[in-house]
Amino acid sequence: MNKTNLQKWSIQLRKGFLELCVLEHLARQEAVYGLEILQRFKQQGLDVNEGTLYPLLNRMEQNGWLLSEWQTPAASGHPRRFYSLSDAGREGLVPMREEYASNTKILTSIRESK
Amino acid sequence: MNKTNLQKWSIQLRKGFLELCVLEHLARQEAVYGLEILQRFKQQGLDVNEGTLYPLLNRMEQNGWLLSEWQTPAASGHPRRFYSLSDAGREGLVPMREEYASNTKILTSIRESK
DNA sequence: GGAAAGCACTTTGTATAACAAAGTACTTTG
DNA sequence: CAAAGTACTTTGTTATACAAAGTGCTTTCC
Repeated sequence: MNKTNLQKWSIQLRKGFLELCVLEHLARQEAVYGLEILQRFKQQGLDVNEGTLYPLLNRMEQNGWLLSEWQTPAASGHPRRFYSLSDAGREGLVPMREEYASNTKILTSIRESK
Repeated sequence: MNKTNLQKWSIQLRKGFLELCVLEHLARQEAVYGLEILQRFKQQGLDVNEGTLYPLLNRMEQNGWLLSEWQTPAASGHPRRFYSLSDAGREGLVPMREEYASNTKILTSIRESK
């Protein structure tokens, strides 16, 4: 199925954005696992592919923004990998938030400038 | 010179974003040429690389969002390629604006949700 | 108790864009 | 006439989002 230019653009626009979403989410949450994030985001209107999120979480752990731990819930079932924010992640979030806000502001100023 | 994770992330975040900036700019402007855009954006705090902008403008013309025309100013000098918005570009701008706004809204709702 | 469905994560291949740096080609300045 | 400036192009590198298929385990249901 071929994609329109608009759809392709949307994909590009999400680069980097998803990382920020994960950091913001984890800044509010104790520890969550991948599928849970997937479902939460979907509820909020952000439909992310599995093959996007899991590698994303791995990368974010590799560069030190996240910590992870395998856990198998006593009650039942499957082992899950729980992610939480590292100190570096919490610190990184600040300038990332600012960068996003700055971009938004620039966009507005471009839109409004003669 | 090696880049920090944050710098790498910033580069990713600009994917797609720059296209939107160009469309917004051209929606306000008769016809502008590449270097002019580069300078305007820089004034607004958006420092874009030449090797990013020129190929971007070409791509945008190829997929029908922009029109271009070579012109050599009578007064003097170098031929310049002037870009303007096509009808498709003007139409495309609307959903793109919405998508960006929607992303921003989702981000806020992630930040605020328990 | 065995097949099917579901859970949770991983892996592979494809497409695309931003950047840095070097290159082209012309024009103005000193 | 050389040097600096204007304007655009090209090449190679690095990254990420996605789709689709794959792995391996657990619960459900006849």
